[in-house]
Amino acid sequence: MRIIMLIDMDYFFAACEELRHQELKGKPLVVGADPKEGRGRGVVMTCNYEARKYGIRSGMPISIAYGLKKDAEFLPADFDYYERESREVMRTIKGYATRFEQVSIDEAFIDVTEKVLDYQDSLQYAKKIKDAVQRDHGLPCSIGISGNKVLAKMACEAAKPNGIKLVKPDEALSFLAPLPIDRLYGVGSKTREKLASRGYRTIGDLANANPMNLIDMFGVFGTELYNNARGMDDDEIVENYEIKSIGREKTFEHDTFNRDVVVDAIKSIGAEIEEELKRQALSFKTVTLKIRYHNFEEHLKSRSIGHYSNDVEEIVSNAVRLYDMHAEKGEQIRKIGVRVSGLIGYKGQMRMSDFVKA
DNA sequence: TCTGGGGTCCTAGGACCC
DNA sequence: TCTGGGGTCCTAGGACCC
Repeated sequence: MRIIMLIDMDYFFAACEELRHQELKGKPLVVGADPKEGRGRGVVMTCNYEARKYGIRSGMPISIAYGLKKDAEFLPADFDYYERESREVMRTIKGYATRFEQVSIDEAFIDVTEKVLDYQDSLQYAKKIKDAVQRDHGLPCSIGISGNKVLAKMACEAAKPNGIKLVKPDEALSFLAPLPIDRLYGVGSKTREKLASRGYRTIGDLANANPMNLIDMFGVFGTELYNNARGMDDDEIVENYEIKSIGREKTFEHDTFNRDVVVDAIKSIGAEIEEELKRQALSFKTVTLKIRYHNFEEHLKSRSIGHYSNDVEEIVSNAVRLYDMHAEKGEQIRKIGVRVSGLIGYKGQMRMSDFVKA
């Protein structure tokens, strides 16, 4: 039996901003796109709980957030700063774990099976971690505890904000059953609609389903849905995670069909990707161009170059070529993105996966 | 209401090789 | 003359998560 925790930082970007702007504490604070008096493009990335009182939520168009609370504090995202804070917090968390897997800038799974006596004891242990994060970094977090990753994640959702929630494996079914189906990890709006059309509305409905029906609807994903709905998951904690792709994208201030504007964007994106590749000592084999048109239709075009490279010229020339070959010239473009994949270490710095392949 | 940017994983058809 | 099966790589797109 395992004891797994998910530690999730509360409203992380906004909490980081409160940390360095103490005067903003207690006021509604929104991190995201520039609202430009309600004409801004883009969305809310994170907001604090004062902002949530006005109905502001992450992912919401920034123009709507502005409409809800014009005199909230709107700040642009400073990822370099959040990354630095994240690294320090994660180092603290890792110190409490036998196994540690960071899943995003503000979340990590840890295995503490060998650090605690039992589930009851894990509650005290979680409190220790939570207090250390608050004391040493000045940042709040929530912790979910259970026997696997999916349940720890679901428990953590119930713990927010600033709490700890334990769901013992034998409590899983009754804990999950009443929750709306899209609260289940892996169920987004499309899957929710598809399930609703067949009468499934709660996680309990899924847990009581005939798994064959779910497999008919979703293939192997149906099995996963069924297992997750019953709180069953044997996914391992992966310690040495390796990045699979690096991409950057840019939404234009105004939609455009001007090739020069697009090419300029590809060049600056290419330079950023090259910098990241060199920072991580990686080379790529495949370039993918993403175009989002004015109507939100999105197309991906990709090209493998037949060798490994970390050169900005190869990123840009291939992306521009994909643009020239495939872009629908009469259509206005809203967003352009470039991603490189098929990554491998270079300069003799082999990665773990290289050894496995060898 | 009007919709960002960073990623991951899965599927599916076709090419190509043995 | 009419025809296999497995494996891998490439490309395009969809869904999801934070």
